[in-house]
Amino acid sequence: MQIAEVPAGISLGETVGPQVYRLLRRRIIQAELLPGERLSESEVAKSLSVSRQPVREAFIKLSEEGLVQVLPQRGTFVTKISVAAVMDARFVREAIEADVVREVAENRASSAIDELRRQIGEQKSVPHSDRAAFLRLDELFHRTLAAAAGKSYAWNVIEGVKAQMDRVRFLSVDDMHVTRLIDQHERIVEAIASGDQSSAEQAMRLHLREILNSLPAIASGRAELFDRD
Amino acid sequence: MQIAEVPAGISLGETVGPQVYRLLRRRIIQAELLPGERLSESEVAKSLSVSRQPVREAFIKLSEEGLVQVLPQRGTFVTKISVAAVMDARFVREAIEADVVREVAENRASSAIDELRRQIGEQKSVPHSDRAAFLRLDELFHRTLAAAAGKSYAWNVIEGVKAQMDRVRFLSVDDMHVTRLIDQHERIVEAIASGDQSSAEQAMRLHLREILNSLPAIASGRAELFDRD
DNA sequence: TCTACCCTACTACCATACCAGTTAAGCGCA
DNA sequence: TGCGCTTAACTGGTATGGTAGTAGGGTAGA
Repeated sequence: MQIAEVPAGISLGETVGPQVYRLLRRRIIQAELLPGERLSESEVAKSLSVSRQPVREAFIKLSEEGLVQVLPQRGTFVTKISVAAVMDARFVREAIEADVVREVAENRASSAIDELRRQIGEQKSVPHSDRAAFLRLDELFHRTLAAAAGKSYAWNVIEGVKAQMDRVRFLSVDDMHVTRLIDQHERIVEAIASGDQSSAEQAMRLHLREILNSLPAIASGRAELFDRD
Repeated sequence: MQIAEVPAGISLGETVGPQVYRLLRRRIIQAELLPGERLSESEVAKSLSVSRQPVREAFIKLSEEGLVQVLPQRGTFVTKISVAAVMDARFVREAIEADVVREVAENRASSAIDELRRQIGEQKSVPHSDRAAFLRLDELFHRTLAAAAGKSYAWNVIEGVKAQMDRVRFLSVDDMHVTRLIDQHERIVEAIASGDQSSAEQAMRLHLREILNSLPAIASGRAELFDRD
């Protein structure tokens, strides 16, 4: 009998804190835990059959990412999505990925370019209705770019920043959008393949500004999820 | 009688974990805690008259910044300075600050420019032998730039990244260097004042590459502090 | 002398207990 | 009925207990 699992998927063999963190992070980004909702150390602990301690560590990490707000002696709450926070995160991400893609365009490693093209093919083959699958592939694409630039660490930094953007993206990605995003991926890779650093940079900046097009509509259409700011 | 303080400076009124974190962070950056040195939850807790719990939280945060390495059931150790980690952090910082300074040069807010010039004056007036004072002013200068761009969040991200660089800077800043750095600050501000985004960006990139000049000498001269990589 | 094993001391991780502070509901009084 | 106080339940922060696992020193045997 297998007892290395408890209900919601906390496994032994890895420390508990990071597992709780990832679980809650995903649930917040996918809007299963709604903005404004109250989280309790003890309730989360009980529901996952772990103690409060690792849950607390997860809360701290989530609060550093701005996904929850911890009010001592009062409670912990899922933050509302803040347009300002999304814009701030986007700015940082654009700055980093602009330099990353310049680096890749300078190196022009053919193996990396092949891999990126292969991934674009995969992106096209995924049914556009499967949002989660596309978002995974999109994330992989960007991480692969960073790795190709020899800047995996830069991707780690982006991961700590992008959660705010991901919340919006989860709400906004639709069919038409996916086609457009894949097209932008292609332009980026072609600029890289031709060694044109400036074009690659501009293509990336344009790509990462795509969220700005959908943000206003989402923020007003789903106002209950957003902080008024 | 004042009892809001215990020996090394943990005060009530603020939660303990972050205080322990900042204390240890500073001591690692200033090489009071040496690379390779062993830290123990219980010993640190005892020496600060706090419990192990908040110390553990500090260790987790420090490990996320790469300042310590936590080996479960074995121990926690101050990381050696890694040239690769310094380069990675520098890359990310340059990318972010390049875009920040472009933004400032675009806005050209006169109040911000005045403040930056005032700070440069202050930097010149500090005795060059006082490394810590200059490093504080340097940090303030860069933080002010981010604020002037309306991107205070971007500075938060940089703070989480720059610890690795700060360890090297603490070892490398000397008199000649300080004059040079202040001169670079002036060039940045003048480019901003004239609204020349490209010049401002290039001046900033040059400024942030300064560490590359001192890094090789430090890494070989103080090899015992560095990871062999 | 060297090797293999055991045993002790120590580690971080997890769980639990206690605390001060906040909140809100309910009761008593006007 | 409506207001104000009391109080009990709950919060996160801190302290402490207990556990599995590691490392290193010392001892017994070859």
